[in-house]
Amino acid sequence: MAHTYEYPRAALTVDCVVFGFDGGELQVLLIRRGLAPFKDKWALPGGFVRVEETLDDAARRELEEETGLREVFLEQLYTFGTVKRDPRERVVSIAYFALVKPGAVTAATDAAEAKWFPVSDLPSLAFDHADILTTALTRLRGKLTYQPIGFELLPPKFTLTQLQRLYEAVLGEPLDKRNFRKKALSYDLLIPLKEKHQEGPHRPAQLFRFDPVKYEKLKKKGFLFEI
Amino acid sequence: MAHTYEYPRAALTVDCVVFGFDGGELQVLLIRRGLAPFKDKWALPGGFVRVEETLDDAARRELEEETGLREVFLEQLYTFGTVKRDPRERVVSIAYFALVKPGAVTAATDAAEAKWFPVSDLPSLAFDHADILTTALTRLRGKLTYQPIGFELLPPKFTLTQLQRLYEAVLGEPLDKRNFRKKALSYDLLIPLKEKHQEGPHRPAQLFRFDPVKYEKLKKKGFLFEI
DNA sequence: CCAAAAGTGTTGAAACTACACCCATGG
DNA sequence: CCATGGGTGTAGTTTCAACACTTTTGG
Repeated sequence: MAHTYEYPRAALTVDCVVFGFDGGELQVLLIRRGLAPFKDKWALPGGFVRVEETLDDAARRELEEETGLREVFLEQLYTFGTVKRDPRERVVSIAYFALVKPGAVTAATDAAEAKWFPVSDLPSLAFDHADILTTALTRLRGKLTYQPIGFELLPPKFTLTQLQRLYEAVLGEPLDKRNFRKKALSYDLLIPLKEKHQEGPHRPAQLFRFDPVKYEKLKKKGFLFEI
Repeated sequence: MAHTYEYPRAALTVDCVVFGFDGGELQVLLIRRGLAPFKDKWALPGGFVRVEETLDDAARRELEEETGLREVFLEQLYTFGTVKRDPRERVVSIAYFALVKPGAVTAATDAAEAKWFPVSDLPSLAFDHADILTTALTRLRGKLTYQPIGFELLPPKFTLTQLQRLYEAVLGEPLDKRNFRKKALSYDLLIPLKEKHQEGPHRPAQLFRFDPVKYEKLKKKGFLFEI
């Protein structure tokens, strides 16, 4: 440990799996690579970690540089470090997963080389990014059932049906409407608004917003949000 | 991304949080540092990742070099990358947590500078190793209640009381004997052996072993081991 | 026969699942 | 008035939590 300078070092990168929800299907944001290796292939947004920034900072910076996204939910996922995952040289990548609300991207991205893909129909990906994506999906499914992170994928005001569609899209199975609503409301973390959501020729739906303050209080008491 | 060689690089290390169980309290294995910085302070076993080995390999290698442990349960935990966590230079560390069965260490370790500490009475630690340890403990607690990893901390043959003591030590709360036994046996993953465990002037206890093959089958069907 | 840990069932409360109809609106 | 999605309650089943005594052994 005294001779750290004698050895060659791996390069360090961050990669972000950015999830979005369009109301129907779960989506992932990918970037088309402009440079070799894997030129013109789709890849996760990401890049090299600078020596004077934290890993979280690097992930946020790269996300903003490549997609324009700011202030998103971001969480470290896993670190990928097989020896040959980058054909050029040894590269270790700390993967993150991000959840963004609808609209955040169209507003921010230069439409240039970033594009949403439904998770059910992904193109082939550069490096080991398909593995990273699979890991992120598994984590998202697991997390969704015991932590209220689904709200990060919805607009600030949403209906219970939107919330249910999201859960169904992520978990990949239909849920019972009445049971879902009972459960979702039972924690008293959804605040009904005075407004209604109107679209189409049918009864308008009650809008809710999530109460993050109340959630933080509950969390400290060792609380689990399970659906 | 084309100019990776122009930038200074962080050093990469692995650190292992090694948990053990002595029948009473949950323990962590620490190493006394022989070199600066933090000379003579206690620290997690770990060291630099070589450029031609995977992260998992590095963790196993360091664990064996510093503690003599082999063939332990090992899982990646989290990657720590704040800028000043090592006073010498930028060091990013991939933390692992390991679970070892009783006896594995006394047999393997040169008794030299490795020592078990109960989690309730830890010395002050080098670097940000206290943070890493806290993260590992939280993960262990969470994992124990939905995955059967407790067996990695017990001898191959164990009694239900030993298993209960372990859960109580990790979770930090007493559990009801009858309910615990019912639940533990309900999954049909514990195989009763012909032998009994005798110690002290009282009724001998039934010994069990965990059935990992059956567990793998169940796991593929999306099964959760919850206690 | 005493001390010490092993082992065993039941009951009331709570949570979960399955399931079908009326409501409000726009066109 | 019709089509569309919004909204609601109950009954049977399962799971959970609480709780106390008998058994086997060694000394």
